[in-house]
Amino acid sequence: MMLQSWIDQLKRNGHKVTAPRRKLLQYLDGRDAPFTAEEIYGELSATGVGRATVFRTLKLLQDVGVLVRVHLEHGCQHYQAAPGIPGDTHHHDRIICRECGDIALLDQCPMRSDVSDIARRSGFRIQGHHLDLYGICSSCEELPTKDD
Amino acid sequence: MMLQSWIDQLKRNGHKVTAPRRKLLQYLDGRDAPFTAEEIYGELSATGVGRATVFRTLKLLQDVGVLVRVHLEHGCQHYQAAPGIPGDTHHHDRIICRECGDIALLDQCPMRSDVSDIARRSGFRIQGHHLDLYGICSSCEELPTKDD
DNA sequence: TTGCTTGCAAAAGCTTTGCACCCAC
DNA sequence: GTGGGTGCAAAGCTTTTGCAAGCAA
Repeated sequence: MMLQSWIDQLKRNGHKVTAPRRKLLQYLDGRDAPFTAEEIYGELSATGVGRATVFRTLKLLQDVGVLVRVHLEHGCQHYQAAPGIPGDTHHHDRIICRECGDIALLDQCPMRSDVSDIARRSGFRIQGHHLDLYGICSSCEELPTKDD
Repeated sequence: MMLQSWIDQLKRNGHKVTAPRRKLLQYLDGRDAPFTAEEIYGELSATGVGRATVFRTLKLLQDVGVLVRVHLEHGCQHYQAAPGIPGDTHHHDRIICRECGDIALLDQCPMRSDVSDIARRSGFRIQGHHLDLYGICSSCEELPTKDD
């Protein structure tokens, strides 16, 4: 679904659409939760894609805005498809499920309108923000609670 | 200032207060911005502290709650003293300077009061959040702008 | 064709582990 | 005195780089 627009995005930036890139994008297309380089390599190596290519492609896809690196509570080498909102590539407030790692995007920024004022008291000029909400998604809420 | 309470925290958890640990805590005490293991090793190695000890101690201090790992835009192996606010160890909204990396804590949570409502539309039950504002601090603002 | 891409393997970082010695309690 | 803690060096992992061969445009 997003596949074609991602491919266009690559072309638009002057990059070739090669087999490994296509495979990586296909993987991305079928996946919503964040993944690590290791995970995707585990998946793609079977089809002959090299480790280095995975890293290079992940970096490339970040550069053209297809991927974003996400910073989870438990580590930060995770990647995820960037939300397809034109002109808004860098503002995606998220909700992350602590059980299953599922991520949803907020349809509305939950920041107060006077954020800049609050910030200015600290002497900062605000340029942007990065917000993750943490909680439990509906699917996990329904499951019998397993404590760990 | 925090030094003594951190030392107590170590003892309370059954750990010894050794010279390297004391040095690391002293470093922490005089520092507010996040630092990496490398930075602190660079600082402490001159006094004879080994690399492994730095990593082991950082992990230990996280375990007892003195340190938290922070997740910055550009990487996540950063550590910082946990805010000494009892019962609020995990809620520190921050402002981070994109120039110098300096970090300030917000004195007020800039989230709207209806966050939970917004989130609930995604089917999530919200437990907490992690917010970083990004911008330019006053010191850097004053410097002649250097583009890179 | 042409130069961007790739896979391999080696290198480079960063973090952990093994081990004998040491010191806070 | 004793067991946890330490420094050193080597090992382990993850990520990057070099290079000749391959392939999309």
